[in-house]
Amino acid sequence: MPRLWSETIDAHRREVRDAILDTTARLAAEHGVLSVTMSQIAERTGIGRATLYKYFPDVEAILFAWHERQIASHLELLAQVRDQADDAGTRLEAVLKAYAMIHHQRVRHHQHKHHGAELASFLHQDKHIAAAQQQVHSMISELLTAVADAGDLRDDVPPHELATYCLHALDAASTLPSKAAVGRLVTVVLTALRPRP
Amino acid sequence: MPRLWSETIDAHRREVRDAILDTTARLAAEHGVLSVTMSQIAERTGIGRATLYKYFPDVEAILFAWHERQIASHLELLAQVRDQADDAGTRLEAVLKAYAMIHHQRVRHHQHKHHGAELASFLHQDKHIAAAQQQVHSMISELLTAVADAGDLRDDVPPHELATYCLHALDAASTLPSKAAVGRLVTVVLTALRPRP
DNA sequence: CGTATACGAGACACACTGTATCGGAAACGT
DNA sequence: ACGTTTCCGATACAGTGTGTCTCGTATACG
Repeated sequence: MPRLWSETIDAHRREVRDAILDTTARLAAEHGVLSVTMSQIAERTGIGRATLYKYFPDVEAILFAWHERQIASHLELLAQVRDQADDAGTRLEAVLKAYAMIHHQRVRHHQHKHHGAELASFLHQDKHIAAAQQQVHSMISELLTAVADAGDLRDDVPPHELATYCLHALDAASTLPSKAAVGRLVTVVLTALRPRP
Repeated sequence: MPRLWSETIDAHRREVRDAILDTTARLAAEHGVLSVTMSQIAERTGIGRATLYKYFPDVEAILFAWHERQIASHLELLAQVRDQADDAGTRLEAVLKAYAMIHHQRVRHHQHKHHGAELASFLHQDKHIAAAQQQVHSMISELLTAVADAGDLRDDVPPHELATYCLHALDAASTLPSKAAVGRLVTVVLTALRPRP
């Protein structure tokens, strides 16, 4: 008797898939990414090992899917935050702060789980990972361009480079101990974006 | 007949150890970290598998040792750069630029090798990795404090937080395509460090 | 020159992998 | 409602990596 059974078969597959991703993330956080095995994942998820292979071909694919799901949820949150403000400058600040808080919370919430960015290097194809993360980069890049159109952005560096700068700099939030420190980080990052006097 | 044999036995062990680290880094870059095995490492290094186990207990330990060696060489280079200048501000700028170039070169030189920071999350004990990376953090932190003493640093954020900011922001160099872009990145990062007007 | 150390090779039990097959149970479509 | 399709858990299997051990040999050490 399968643990979770939904009305529709498609919904069931989605639930099982999500459960696999959750289990894998938990195992990776507990014992390290390198020691996670398909057997463990199947057992802890409560499904047969052969069934697991019908969802994913190997551990790497699962980690990749987990990373994609993380990025997607981040994107959704960031879009919400962005659409709550009208002014370009306000939008940028709100989104950057939200991005920083996401990374801050992840590390405080789970024990010392890896960021997506860090996980990226594990997988063989950085390119594919980059594709997911690049959606976030695009969003920030567009926000920066909007600010530039308002004349409130430095013009000696192209917006897409500034976006790369922002994303990496804000990853520092994962190391910081307090929300106050994260707030200061966002302030520092924003400082560098203003037009040269 | 062992491939490399040195006069002293201790030098020999160091050479073998380094060869193991080189091989492992190469394999990880070629086929992804997750697929690296002790058997492969032994074969490609040209030593017996049992011998490999006398140097390292598992793949994770080798990756950790490789990471430590990387950080140590970075620290050495950064210290050289630092000691070539006298003025605190000049020192900071030179070291930050060198740090950025290290990360830039690594990604351009090898195909898409992982940064240390990214590799860190793979291993179970982030704490130990953090210890190695923290030496770099300390160096930057000291440089920032020296600049602060000269009155050329913003005083609304403590130097150790600014150091965290710098290190993460400069990691963006690994994504940038050209040396010119890296130069602009360093400029941007430095912008945020100046005293509030 | 005797001793201690490091080595390669091989053997071993164990775990994980990837694939295949099977009968049963649930959803699907008419 | 009922036949069909789809998914599932269990089991089996060969192939590979793991971690440990022993043994005979070669080298450095004192």
